[in-house]
Amino acid sequence: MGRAPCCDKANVKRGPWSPEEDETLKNYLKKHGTGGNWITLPQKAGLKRCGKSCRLRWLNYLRPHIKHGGFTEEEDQVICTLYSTIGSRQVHSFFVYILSKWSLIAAQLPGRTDNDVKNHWNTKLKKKFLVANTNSTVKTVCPQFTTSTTPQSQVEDCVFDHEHSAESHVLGSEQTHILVPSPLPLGSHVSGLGSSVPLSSEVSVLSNSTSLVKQENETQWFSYHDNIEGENEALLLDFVYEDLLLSNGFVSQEKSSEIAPSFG
DNA sequence: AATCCATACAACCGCGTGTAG
DNA sequence: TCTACACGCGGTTGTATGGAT
Repeated sequence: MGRAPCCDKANVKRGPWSPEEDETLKNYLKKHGTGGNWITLPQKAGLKRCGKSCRLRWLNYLRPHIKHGGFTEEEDQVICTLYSTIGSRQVHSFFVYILSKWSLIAAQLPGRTDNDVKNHWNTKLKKKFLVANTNSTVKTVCPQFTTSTTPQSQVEDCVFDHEHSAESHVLGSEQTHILVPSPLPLGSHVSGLGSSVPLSSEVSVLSNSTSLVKQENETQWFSYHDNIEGENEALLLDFVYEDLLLSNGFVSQEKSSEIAPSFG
């Protein structure tokens, strides 16, 4: 016996949403909210749609402040770097939440949704990223191949196998943190970089609006960023690949102090 | 002009997980 | 403690669009 369907597929509309449906959903949510139940919402709102479909439409398209259109270079860079950093792992924030990798990455990009980021990655960035990484990684992990004569898929498989085995090793040994170089003075602030973050120990700058911070005498990393409301949020990270950050063009604190002399 | 192909974006599906009863 | 249900996620598919042939 298979899983029970979430709605009566025969009686729900599928495919692209019409402007009228969008308006109906928006108006209903403005007046009543979700009522804590997306499954019954379409019936109440007078929509012939699956509840899941309504939820997705709202989250990915109709919500206020959602950005549509092309991603900027900086956004691309943040996505690539965070993807390198967190890979396929889940990231745990303060005490309660468990975020997926796409949610976390989207959280660093105001106005972008996880679905948006995921689609952008799958259609554009993945290839760019693979080519860039393959060219540098293949020489060390797949010396039997040359990028000019070996089919791309074979090279990618080899690199993937290498990365996968490295990940298993890290998880198996329960090593969850990779440390960064010497700390900044206690009480330092990052300023002139989009946000101001009190530092108690070490920092690696991720973007204009995000910083990674490891607290003094702690073993855990936090990601600080400005959320959509402009408030500063912190997420507790599993680990940080500092070398990957550096190899993707982000700077260590020694360098960042050159471009941001207000450190400390 | 017609057809094919690649790309981008929107939407769907199935499954894992949390939670209320 | 158990179970059913709803939510949220990752993977995948569908469709529109534009460029190449």
